[in-house]
Amino acid sequence: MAAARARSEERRAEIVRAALEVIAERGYRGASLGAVAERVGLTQQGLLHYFPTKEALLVAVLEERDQWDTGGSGGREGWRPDLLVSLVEYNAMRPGIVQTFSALLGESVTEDHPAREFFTRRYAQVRAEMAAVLRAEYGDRLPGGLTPEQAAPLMTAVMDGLQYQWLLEPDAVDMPAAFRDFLRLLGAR
Amino acid sequence: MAAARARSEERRAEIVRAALEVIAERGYRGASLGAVAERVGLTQQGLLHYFPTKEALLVAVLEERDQWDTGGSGGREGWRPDLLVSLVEYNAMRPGIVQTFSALLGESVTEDHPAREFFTRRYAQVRAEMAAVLRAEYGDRLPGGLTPEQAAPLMTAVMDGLQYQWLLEPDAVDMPAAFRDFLRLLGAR
DNA sequence: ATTATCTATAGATCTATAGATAATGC
DNA sequence: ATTATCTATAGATCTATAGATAATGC
Repeated sequence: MAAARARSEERRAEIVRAALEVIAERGYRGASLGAVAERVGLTQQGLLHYFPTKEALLVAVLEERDQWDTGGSGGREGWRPDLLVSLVEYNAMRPGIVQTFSALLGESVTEDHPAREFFTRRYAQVRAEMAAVLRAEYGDRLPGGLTPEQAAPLMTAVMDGLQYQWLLEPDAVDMPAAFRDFLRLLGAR
Repeated sequence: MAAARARSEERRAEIVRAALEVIAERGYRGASLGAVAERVGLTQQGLLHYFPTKEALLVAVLEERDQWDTGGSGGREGWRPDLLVSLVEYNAMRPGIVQTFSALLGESVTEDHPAREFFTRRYAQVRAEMAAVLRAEYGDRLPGGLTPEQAAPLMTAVMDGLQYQWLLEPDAVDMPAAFRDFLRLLGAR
């Protein structure tokens, strides 16, 4: 039974990986269960044995992300600005993942989208974590003159906004360099 | 015949407005011609008399945007930073339009999306215009230390990224205030 | 027994084409 | 004549349910 559970978990993980790919290519609304199933050598109905609805599969994809970018542990609280640079550099090597979540973020602002609540909660949390990182580094006022609470939404916006520009035209935007420029701006007096 | 053409043009404009709304609610892939048609009191086939394919309707929507945010005239070359603040304030009063184009931008990074080329071209142009605005204001080096070419993608990213945060949770992000914070950062020595 | 997969299929949609009919403008 | 709109419909999809069959694990 332990072996069976392990195999089942492995299958689910495979399906989630395939879903990540298909969502990157077509978005969530455009991603069909059939296309995901085909990628792991199952029929669409076979896939529904592991995830009973399309939305359940999306939830698994979003949970995967949560783990992925908190590094499995409890968030970004212990981070420092140069670790954020590393995160951006890491993203710049993984266009697939970046594309998946940029597509989902875009869709999530439409009505009744099943990822909307996830992203809303997530951004509130990310802003809070960013502010904490900046406060730990600089105190209540950054050298550039902003408070951590003013800088946090800007930093988040820069990361997301650069991703769109980079996905559309990778050679036109050096994402890590631009992010470093922004950090220099925050930290320069 | 002049009157007929005018009425036809009015009808097309009505359809484009309806399409803007439906795309805001469901994205382009999720927007059905039937839903757009219903909103203007036509059948889906009646709508196809004005736009022969779904993609033709999208093209009309994108052209509308081009006109909209260049103010009908030749672009942003003559702009100054405080006019950009006005643009952001204007956007903050029009969540519907912002949502339409944020949803389209998100979808456009997926494969074979019919708006992809539009956005790619548009962002290259916007970066160039932003750099020109900043150079006209500050010369070859901004007080914060960046060149106009370094600042332009950041400024663009901030505007887009703030829109997503604001659409998801309007009360959590004061978009114009945050944008002003960013401009202060660029302009502060 | 339980788990993994499949075939069959219902029930919704969606885009686009074909071709008819009504209304408008010279 | 041309323009506007409609009905009918082909042809693709898509999600999800029902129920059969095969494989695995106690």
